[in-house]
Amino acid sequence: MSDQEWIKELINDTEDTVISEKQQKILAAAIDTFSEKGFAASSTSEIAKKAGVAEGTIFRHYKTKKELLLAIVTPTMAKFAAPFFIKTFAKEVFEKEYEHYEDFLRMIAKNRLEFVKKHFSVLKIFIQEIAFHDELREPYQKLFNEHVYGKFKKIIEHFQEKGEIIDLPPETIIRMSASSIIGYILPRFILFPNQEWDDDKEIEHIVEFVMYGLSGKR
Amino acid sequence: MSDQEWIKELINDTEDTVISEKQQKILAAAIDTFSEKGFAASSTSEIAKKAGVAEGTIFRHYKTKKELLLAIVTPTMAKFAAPFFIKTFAKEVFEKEYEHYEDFLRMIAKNRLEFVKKHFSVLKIFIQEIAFHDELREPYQKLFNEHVYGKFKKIIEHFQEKGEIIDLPPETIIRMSASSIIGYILPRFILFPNQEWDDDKEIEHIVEFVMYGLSGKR
Amino acid sequence: MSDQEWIKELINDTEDTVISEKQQKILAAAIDTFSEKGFAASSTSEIAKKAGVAEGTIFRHYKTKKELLLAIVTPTMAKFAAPFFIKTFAKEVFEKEYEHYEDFLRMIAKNRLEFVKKHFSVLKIFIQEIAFHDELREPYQKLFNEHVYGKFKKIIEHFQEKGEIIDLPPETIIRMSASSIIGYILPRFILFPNQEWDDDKEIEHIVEFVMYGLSGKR
Amino acid sequence: MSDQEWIKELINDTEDTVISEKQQKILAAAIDTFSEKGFAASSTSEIAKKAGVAEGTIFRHYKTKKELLLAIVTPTMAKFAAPFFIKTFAKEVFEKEYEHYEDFLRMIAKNRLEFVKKHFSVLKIFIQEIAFHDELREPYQKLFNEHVYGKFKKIIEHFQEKGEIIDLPPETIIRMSASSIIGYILPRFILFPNQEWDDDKEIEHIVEFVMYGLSGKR
DNA sequence: TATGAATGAGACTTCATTCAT
DNA sequence: GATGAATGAAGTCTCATTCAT
Repeated sequence: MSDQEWIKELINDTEDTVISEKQQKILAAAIDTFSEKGFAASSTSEIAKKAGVAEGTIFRHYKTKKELLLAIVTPTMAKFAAPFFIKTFAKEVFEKEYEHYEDFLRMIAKNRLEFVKKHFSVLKIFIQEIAFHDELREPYQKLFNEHVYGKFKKIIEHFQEKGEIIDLPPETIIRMSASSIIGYILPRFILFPNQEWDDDKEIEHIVEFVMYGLSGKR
Repeated sequence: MSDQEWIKELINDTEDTVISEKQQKILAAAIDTFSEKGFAASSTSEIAKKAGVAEGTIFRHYKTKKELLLAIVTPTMAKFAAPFFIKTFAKEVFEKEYEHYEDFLRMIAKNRLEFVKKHFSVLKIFIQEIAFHDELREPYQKLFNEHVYGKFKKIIEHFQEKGEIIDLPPETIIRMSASSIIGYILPRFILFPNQEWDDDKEIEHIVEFVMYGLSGKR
Repeated sequence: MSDQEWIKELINDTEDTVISEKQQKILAAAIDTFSEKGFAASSTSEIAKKAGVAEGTIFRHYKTKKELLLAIVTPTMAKFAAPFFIKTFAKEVFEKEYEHYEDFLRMIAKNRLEFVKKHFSVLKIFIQEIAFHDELREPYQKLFNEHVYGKFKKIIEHFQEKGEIIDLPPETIIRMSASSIIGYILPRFILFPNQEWDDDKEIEHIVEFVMYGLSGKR
Repeated sequence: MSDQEWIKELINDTEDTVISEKQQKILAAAIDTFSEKGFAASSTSEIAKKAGVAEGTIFRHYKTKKELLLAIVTPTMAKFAAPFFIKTFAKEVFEKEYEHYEDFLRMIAKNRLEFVKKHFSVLKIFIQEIAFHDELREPYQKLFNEHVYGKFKKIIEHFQEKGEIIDLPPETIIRMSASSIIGYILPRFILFPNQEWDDDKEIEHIVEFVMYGLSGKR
């Protein structure tokens, strides 16, 4: 399963809704502004100016400012969770492609890092605003609980049975795996984005760390 | 070195500046509102109402809304970083109290978790707003770079020499240690705060994970 | 050279900037209010009410209250100084139309008095506020120094050479001529505006006074 | 009649009202602020700070901000008009000291110029605010009409009878005399206060001008 | 469909004034 | 008498949203 396949899936999800050129400009301007100043501190008039459209045009496409936020965040988050929805996802993990948890972890890390690189602005908006809008929190909490967590859990149990990974509750394992990746993404993109980063090497460190820990004992 | 000692230090830092009762009400109301709605989406009139004071009273104490934000966030963050400034901090790690990195890690984890429990609202505000206000980001970036990172590095090198921990760049070790802790705090307080959490047990998992990794090979 | 010509010049200067009906109402209401209460004591809410528009409408057209002040005062003052900028101004004085300083003075007096009658409110605002706003003072000081004073000086020297007027420094002559006119305008429009005034007769007195003084000896 | 006598008169007018040191500081600070920013744009809190007193202290001495304005302006204006109230004023003009209108004019000019120099700030405040406060305009209009104008008129008629000055209505003569002096004061103190001014020479010019006009023919 | 002028509610902030200490 | 914290009305200005064109 390659990047390409996912992306196709994702694009198909939203491509049926045709988006006019003006709408695209509005979305781009809104992403820019929201991610720079935050949703509440961004004004629709500034977005309109940046998009090169009239103030009223925004409201022709999106009834309210919040609807504009959702229009930005929703499809991107759907894409973010998309891999876990692919029918073949778990099967492939079990059967062939990812013989070890390590491989699986490496794949997820690389893959989602790539995604973050591409969609960083929108993710930033999402993370900022999820705290304040139930419309954002609820569907993604549900989505995570019902789909992502479920599949993940199966995969982890699979590798636990194989004796590859320790016997902790799956949510703990998920948390530790995920937080190690996120713990790289945060400084990488937010705290010190201007520093030079060798992503491949760092991912190896992360995988190594997660798998073998900090213990000097190998 | 115990909690008590730190707390004393912290309190002394700010207790000389006497705070009137109304001021305290304003601060409490502001923390409440900011952490619930975010800084930009909170109105001073709402804060005033919640604090039971006239709106003008807020501005007698804090020239601007942003100054109110800083008045909330700055001392709390100073307290958060405070342990790392205590003169005895590194010495105690090296000499006696924390013979192993594990002990040190456990202490930090417990200790800062305690702090987060107590000051969660303010920390949430800080995390939310640091992305948008240079006045917040810069001093803490500097503080971290100049003080926290330096001491941490020495400690890590110390345990690396002892062969207790792996030979990765210190910032990578820090990142992994910290993100494992943060990776617990985030779901613990933000995503699923209503769930039951056995903090002591979870910290043991974290420490174990960080020290020995997920690898089944012990 | 007649009033008509000047006025055309002036109107052309600003007529290309089209002003909407609401804008005109706002300007009229602002002139009214500023001249009655002074700039600082006038509130935008009162102006809005008087203009019959929403308060926000004022700020759509003029970013700040001060910009509204400048929008009122600047073009009027430009018009006030306009006669001195007409290409033919000095030539006509020298060559034919105003053979004597007296004629020139009478023309200026009548002409500018007419202007004051028409634009008294705005001039009052200007005079009141010039003391407090550098943005007002500086351009007009410069304008006066560079253009009005220069032309005036040449004209005065011309009549001094002809032996028509006394040999004092041109700025003194200007001051005395001007203050005699202003010394009429002030009581005429500010101190006792309700009294009956025979402008033509008074201007004759002024001209006579400026030329021959109060001495009974002719 | 000398300066000294007038000044004594004036001082006696107000010296019975004892003024505390704090009050003096308040008055000085208020004069400073009002004359720099205008009455409406000055805040009592700024005045209090400049005076080194608490905000409330101002209101202990002056019930309202406007009362503070009046406390500043009223005695100064009384002093300004004072010469005209001295019992001997007109008599001395008629009988001996000022044999010619010219002498009288010179004396007034010098004398009031001196006064303006000393009390410029307050006069500026007065001139600015008289347009907006009936409490200021009315008493001084009355005072001028009843006392100053009356005496002035007598003096002028006296010199008209002697054939020293032209036969224009007294108010016209007053206006022309006064405006010639004011026409010096304005640029002297407001427009170009930083320039070098030879007051004595300029006053001679003014007197000469008022008496003999600008005509070169003597 | 797009525009942008207009709106009015509400934002932050200032200020003259009061009053308990 | 002096203070300065507190007030709340009012000030300037912003903003999401509407609607006639």
